[in-house]
Amino acid sequence: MGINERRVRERKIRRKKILEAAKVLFFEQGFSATSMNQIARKVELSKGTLYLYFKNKEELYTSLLLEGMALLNTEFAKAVAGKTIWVEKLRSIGWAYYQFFLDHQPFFHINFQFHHGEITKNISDDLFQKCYASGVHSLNYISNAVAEGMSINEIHDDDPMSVAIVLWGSLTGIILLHEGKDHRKFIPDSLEKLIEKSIDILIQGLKK
Amino acid sequence: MGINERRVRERKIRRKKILEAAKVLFFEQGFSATSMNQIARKVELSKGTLYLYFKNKEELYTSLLLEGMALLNTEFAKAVAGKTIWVEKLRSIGWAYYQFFLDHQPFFHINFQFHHGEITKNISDDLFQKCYASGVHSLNYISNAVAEGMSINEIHDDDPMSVAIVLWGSLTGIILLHEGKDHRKFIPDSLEKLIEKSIDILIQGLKK
Amino acid sequence: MGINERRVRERKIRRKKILEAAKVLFFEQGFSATSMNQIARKVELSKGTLYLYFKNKEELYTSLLLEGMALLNTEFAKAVAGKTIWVEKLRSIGWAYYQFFLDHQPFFHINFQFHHGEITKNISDDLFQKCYASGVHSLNYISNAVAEGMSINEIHDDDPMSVAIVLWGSLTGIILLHEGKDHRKFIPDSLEKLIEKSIDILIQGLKK
Amino acid sequence: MGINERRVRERKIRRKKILEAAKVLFFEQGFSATSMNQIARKVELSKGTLYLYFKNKEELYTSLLLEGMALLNTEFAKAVAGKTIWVEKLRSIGWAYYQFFLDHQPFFHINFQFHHGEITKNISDDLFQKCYASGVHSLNYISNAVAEGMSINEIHDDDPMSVAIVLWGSLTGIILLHEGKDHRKFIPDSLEKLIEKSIDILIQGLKK
DNA sequence: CATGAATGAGCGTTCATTCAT
DNA sequence: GATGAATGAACGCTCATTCAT
Repeated sequence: MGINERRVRERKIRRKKILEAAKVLFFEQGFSATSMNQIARKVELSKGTLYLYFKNKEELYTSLLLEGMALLNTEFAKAVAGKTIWVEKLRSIGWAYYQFFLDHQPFFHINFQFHHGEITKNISDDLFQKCYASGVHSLNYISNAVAEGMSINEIHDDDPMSVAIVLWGSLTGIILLHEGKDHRKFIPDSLEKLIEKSIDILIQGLKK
Repeated sequence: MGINERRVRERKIRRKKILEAAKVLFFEQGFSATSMNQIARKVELSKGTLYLYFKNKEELYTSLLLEGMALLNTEFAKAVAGKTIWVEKLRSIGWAYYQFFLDHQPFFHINFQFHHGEITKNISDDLFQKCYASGVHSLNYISNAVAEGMSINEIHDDDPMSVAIVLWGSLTGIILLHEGKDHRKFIPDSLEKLIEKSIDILIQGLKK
Repeated sequence: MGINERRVRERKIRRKKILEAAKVLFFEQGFSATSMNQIARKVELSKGTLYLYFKNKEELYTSLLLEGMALLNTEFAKAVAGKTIWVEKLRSIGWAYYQFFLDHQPFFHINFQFHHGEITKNISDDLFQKCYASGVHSLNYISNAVAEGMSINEIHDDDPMSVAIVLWGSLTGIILLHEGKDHRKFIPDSLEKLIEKSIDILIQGLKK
Repeated sequence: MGINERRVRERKIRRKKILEAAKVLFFEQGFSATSMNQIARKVELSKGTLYLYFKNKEELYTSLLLEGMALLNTEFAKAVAGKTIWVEKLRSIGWAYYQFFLDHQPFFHINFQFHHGEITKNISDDLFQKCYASGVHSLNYISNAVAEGMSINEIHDDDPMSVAIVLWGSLTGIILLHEGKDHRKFIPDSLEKLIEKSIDILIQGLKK
């Protein structure tokens, strides 16, 4: 029995290490520019071994994405824990998202690239469904807070999920814009200040 | 002679057709996943011919981008023309941006991809400078309107360009999020309604 | 009538100019690395025009070679003119060869490359025959001088042409060796001194 | 385990086979005119496999060269072994060079082409240094013999290396000339006789 | 389970040559 | 006669993937 457990454990560890290495490379170089060879070399495994753990390059990439989303959801859970007022919840989620970007830039970018990138083909339905569910989960944290604001009549009645999309999209867009190759030069504010501004503007804009 | 003029005209037409084909493919598949071969096949020209019109893949891509930015700036110019109140200007710019997305989805995406991609190498300095200038130009339309609002004390005093980034980023993020491969399914609102909401929220949020 | 003559004259001039441009490029970059496009640009003619004057790249290259050989033969003729003693003739030819190398390095190299290079295919029999005849012509200058030495019993009786090959080959080999990418560093003598030495050695060696 | 040893052995064999095929093609067609595809087809391997054994085309070519030089140096070492008189040494080296040409024509030509080609770029410093050192090594065999002749006053005092260049260049030039595409036809002597002649002439010419 | 040699399709790019004008 | 746009085969090289060991 113990022998089997050990095997399972070791598999998990190895899988983790592969993802760890891949994360850095994918982030630094993008999906296409990163080769399975590079990843293999970085984890000090053979190329063939990678295929024992992931069906193909796309699934490896997408698995990474899934991990990132899980992590983000954990952070969102922490962010709303103990908060009772919708404004506080939204503010807290906003900063948690920003902090997640700071702490896990690779995940943040991979996450984004996935939705607009070249990856969708070649991954299994199962994996895709998991990603989808995880995305809904994230948005729920936001829409729940918004729904609270509506229920106590502090926000104009509307579909909470749509408003959640607006909020999430706004923050994401601002971060990505700030990250853009050439824009930073003429933006006087730091990203932190930009985030502060946008959270203020959005919450202010939501209120009746 | 007319002969030379015809040649110039034909060159322009062909160049246009190449860009047209490339636009679709780059949009559908992204930069890396699109090959010069595919583009050539789509315009029914030989691979070699592409290189008579564009120095390399990157310049072809960037030329596309530049066209898109010029187009957008034209729309922004039209949008603010005749408007005297900052709120109207911002609203109008917002809808122009949305309309631009509807009319030129490929451009919209290519534009965005550029700023976060690996394209910058291999293109001439001249081309890069033009792109940069064009980007600044776009943002100026927004920041000018914001500056007006500040000058008449209707917006909290701040750096107008930073606020412009927040606005631009928000709309972009929302559109991209909506476009995301898997999200549309559970968003009840159409993109149009989302845009309306976000413009309302953002303008409301800006006001003192 | 005059109109036709002018045409012929102009053709010759243009042909000359093409060869002139090609000579420099072929020498600097080698046969394969030089493109017809480069040559066309250098003479400020269109690519197509080149093919009106030369059947293909190889024939252009070989025509160049033929010119070089003609030039060399002229120099050899001058070198032996007025000399009556075989030693003087050989010495003079040797220095003329060296001088030809100094003055027409491109020709010298093209000449050599031809015989051991990648060119032979694709050229017309006629052109090939001309090159062959020109080569024999050059060697005759040397073998004639050698034959003289034999006839007055100052050189061991032998086949003069074979001896000519030895002399010609020796000088060519020394020059090429000296020109080699990495040898010059540790050769204390200048090429001129090397040539002097080898002429001395060879003539000394020939004498009974 | 034997498994690893077998792998190493097999790698060596395959490497050898690639070099073998490349040698013939490079000799027949020259560097530029030979494609990796051709080599691959000749060894019945895929193009990609070639790159598992050699970093690029230039390194493959240069590796070939290096092997040839090592081989030649072995022959030179054998040639001078047991010889005590400088004349004998030179004669022996000369014939060893000729024999090397007979046995390894491809090597002989590749060796020579290297020094006047466009290969130097794209190869590692290490490989280049090895080639350089090997070339010097070869010349030393000759210059040492010459130096002996000078030390016992049988050769005019001079720089031995310069004289070595003259000797080496002469023989090389003669062989190459004889090999030239069109010359052999009218040279009555076999290459062997030419070599004999030239060795005689050169040694005779060296003596005081 | 892990390896790494091998594959072969594909990449971006170049270029000698042709041919309609 | 001169042009230059167009071709298409070929180039060196990469890389995701497979499979015998």
